[in-house]
Amino acid sequence: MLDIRFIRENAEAVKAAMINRNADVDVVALLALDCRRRTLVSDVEELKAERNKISKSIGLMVKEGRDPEEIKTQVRGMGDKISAFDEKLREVDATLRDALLYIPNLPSDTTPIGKDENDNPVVRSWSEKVEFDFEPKPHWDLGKALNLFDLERGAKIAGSGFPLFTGRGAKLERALIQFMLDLHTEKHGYTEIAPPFMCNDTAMTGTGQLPKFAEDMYAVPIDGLYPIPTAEVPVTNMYGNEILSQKLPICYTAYTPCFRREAGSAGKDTRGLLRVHQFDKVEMVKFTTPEASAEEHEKLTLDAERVLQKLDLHYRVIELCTGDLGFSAAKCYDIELWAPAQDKWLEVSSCSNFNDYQARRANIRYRNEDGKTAFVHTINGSGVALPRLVIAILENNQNADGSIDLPEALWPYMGGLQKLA
RNA sequence: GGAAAGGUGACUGAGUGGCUUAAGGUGCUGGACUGCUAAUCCGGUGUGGGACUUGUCCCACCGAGGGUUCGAAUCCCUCCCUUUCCGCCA
Repeated sequence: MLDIRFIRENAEAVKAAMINRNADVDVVALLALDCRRRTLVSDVEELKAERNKISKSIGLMVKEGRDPEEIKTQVRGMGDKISAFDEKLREVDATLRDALLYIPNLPSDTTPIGKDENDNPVVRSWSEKVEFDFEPKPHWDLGKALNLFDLERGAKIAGSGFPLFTGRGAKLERALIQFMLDLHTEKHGYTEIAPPFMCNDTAMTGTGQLPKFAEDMYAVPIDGLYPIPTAEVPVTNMYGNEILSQKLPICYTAYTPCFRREAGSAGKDTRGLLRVHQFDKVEMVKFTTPEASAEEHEKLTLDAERVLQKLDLHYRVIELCTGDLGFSAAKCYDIELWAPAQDKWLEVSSCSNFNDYQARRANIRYRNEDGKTAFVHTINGSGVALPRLVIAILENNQNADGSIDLPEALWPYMGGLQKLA
């Protein structure tokens, strides 16, 4: 959420930012609403101040044994008048807040300006494409032949996009999760969190999934809960409505399954594990001061990259331009793995700095050096998401005979197994 | 699912209709004292919003939302959460 005062004082800059984002935001209407709100506030507060004064004098009269009946009849109507004003104010407040909740974050100054994903610059890349002297097979063929997963049976019990892993495939999932959590906790200084896999409305609003993206999520309306689309939601909202007294940055990592309806992408990338409704992911979340957030964002991105380096996978980092930036993010790096049989890059991580946008929505604050409360900055990134990581491991490490060499870093986590054959 | 007791500033804990402007204590912090530490003494210590003459004034907030009243932390209603007991259960 943006600060209404900031919008009031920087209306032109906000308008320009929204154009860069391809976002349709009526700043003028918003400011008119803000103006109306402030008028109502001063009107109703004036009435309340008067009432408080009179009530106090009635108290004194009672104490002195005088009869306050005459004054009481004078004030009797005021309560209703105040309630009417309060009611109107509540409406305007709610409308304003709702409008603010639909406004995306301002891109950071360093975010490249661009129209869509074609304008996303490549920041760096690591390693090289693997050369094959045979035609590399797609992961769905490899996995089926090696009995790593059974997508037909997954579809039978839940629907397409709900993968079912079997045997060594299931173990590979578990091994990757544990490998990543160990790396982040032991080498990168993150504390592990095992959060709830369902969140309520407030949490979903705090990180920006609601109200705008309700149709992207599964829902359990009878209980007012949503299966989480990312661990970002529970882990960030842990500190909702709190003033943090611990030393910043706070760095958390969490494994969770993620549930996404993928509404609007029907028919795209549907084969195999390319785009699924349920997947496993290890996430990293940081709460930092505004001063440290840019640097912590860079470090978090490197922490995600380290996972891929240890697994010896060819990847590149791109920076999202203003036109492609996610709703809540101010700056974002995507990390993409090369998948030879797909002949394309697959996004496995999105590392975003939200500045104070989520903190303002979720009301997460800290005390700065002056002892004043201020909103923290939140940063998060996948470290990393599994299905596409599995795709890359299978497709890049395949041999002509259909066997797959496991990356050395995984051997200890696979009970010493070095090869899927 | 049933029953009971609770929910008050960073923490503890008083407060059952009007000097509550939330007591007292702990913690934090500034000062005094001190060879150092400790102890002691004195002062300061919530959040959000609004107004303008930017220094003050005003409004709201005691789990959440309603209600009663001139006036609610306090009385009433609904909901949420915590703890304990019972039931069921991996």
